[in-house]
Amino acid sequence: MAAAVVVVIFTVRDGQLSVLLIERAAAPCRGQWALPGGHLLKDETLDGAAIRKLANETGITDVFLEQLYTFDRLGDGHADVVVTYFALVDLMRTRLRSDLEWRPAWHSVRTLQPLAFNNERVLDYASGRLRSKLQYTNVAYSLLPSRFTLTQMQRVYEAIMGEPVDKRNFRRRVVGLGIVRETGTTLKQGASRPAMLYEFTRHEPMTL
Amino acid sequence: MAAAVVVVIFTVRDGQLSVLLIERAAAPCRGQWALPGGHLLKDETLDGAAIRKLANETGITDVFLEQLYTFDRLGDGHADVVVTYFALVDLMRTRLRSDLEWRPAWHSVRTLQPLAFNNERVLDYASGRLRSKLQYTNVAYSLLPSRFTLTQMQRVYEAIMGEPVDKRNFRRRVVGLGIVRETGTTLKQGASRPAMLYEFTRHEPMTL
DNA sequence: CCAAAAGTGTTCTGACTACACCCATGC
DNA sequence: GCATGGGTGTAGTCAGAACACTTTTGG
Repeated sequence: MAAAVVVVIFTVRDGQLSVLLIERAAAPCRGQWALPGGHLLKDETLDGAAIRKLANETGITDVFLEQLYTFDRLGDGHADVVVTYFALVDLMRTRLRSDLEWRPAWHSVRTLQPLAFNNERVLDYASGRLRSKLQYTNVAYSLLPSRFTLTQMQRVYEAIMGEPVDKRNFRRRVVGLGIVRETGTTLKQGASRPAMLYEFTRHEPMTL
Repeated sequence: MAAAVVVVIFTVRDGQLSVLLIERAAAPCRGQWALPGGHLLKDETLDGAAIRKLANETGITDVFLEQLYTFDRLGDGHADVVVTYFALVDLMRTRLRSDLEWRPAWHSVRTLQPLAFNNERVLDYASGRLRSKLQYTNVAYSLLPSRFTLTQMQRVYEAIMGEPVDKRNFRRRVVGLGIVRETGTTLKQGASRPAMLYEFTRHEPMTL
């Protein structure tokens, strides 16, 4: 009986908001999918454990990662309280573990089977928080490569909000309010034509 | 070593945002002031423990009470993680415990001596969250009696925000956006003259 | 030639800001 | 009569929403 940490890791994968789940290879809930998590190591902080879990599963460290909520009664008899975190990663930077057992995989949050340990509660809470944070912060910086076109960025917003966005209004907002800036360079491989590339003016979490 | 719960209980007391503190009567940190808190009882939920603590200290139960953040390393050797909550109460409804030992008392958050267990960190975090929640929710319902004048309500907003507010703009906003409604009745004892009384349209936490 | 993505302006509306004076009552 | 608190209107600014077409390139 001790505190456990669970991390909700989001990415956007061809237009779908997706979450990293792990197939349980042991009881309880063997064979079901669950959020990555576990107990704190000796002398480890909560943030430290979350960072470690994220790095283990995706190989990434320098991304948006924030405490979400602390649950009890999540159905795992081993933990009395579960401190949850959520993280946002750019799919292109991740290298998932490829173990056959405890296999991690991305799942669209739209089409989701029931999860182990009431993890749906955690996931719903995280999705809501992500949507509301997207409205007034620059958190999306962590879901995109360092340079990107505004259309890419708009796709990310649409995937999270679940509805289409007006292109011109979107551009005005993010450029006009200084969330992103042009990054001079204008070539991109495989695109339908040359395009302006942008970068976030800040690469840290920021409340606008 | 187990989870503990701490509750930041705010009120507004003659124009000052104030917090309920308890004078510690035993080591560690004997004689210093600390936020009310303690360990979970057997089979108690986190929310349950927070409700119990709030009721113990103030006698109130049906108010705004929400989980805030989970800290570690707060300096109390007894708890590995501390799950904090914050609550908003109407001073008029509270009846503080009057024990001589472990005495509870209201302290303005402006003029505050150092607290036990790094409780300043918790209090700063709670103050910030309160300010930001006040912008886009009706949380103030819990700081006022069920019927009140708009001037009373404005005083509460000013105490929390720490700056004066334009009276006419304030009225337009809260009435126009349907946060409060007139409650017909127009008499009030001890007031300088008859006045319109208002009530919140909803008495539950609500995101606008 | 067709599909896919980049780029671009105007108009309307609703919300927020700033700002100053009168009235009734209790003391 | 004065201090306290209740009550009221206007004009300016800014952000957000709605709205459609052209260009280029790759396949």
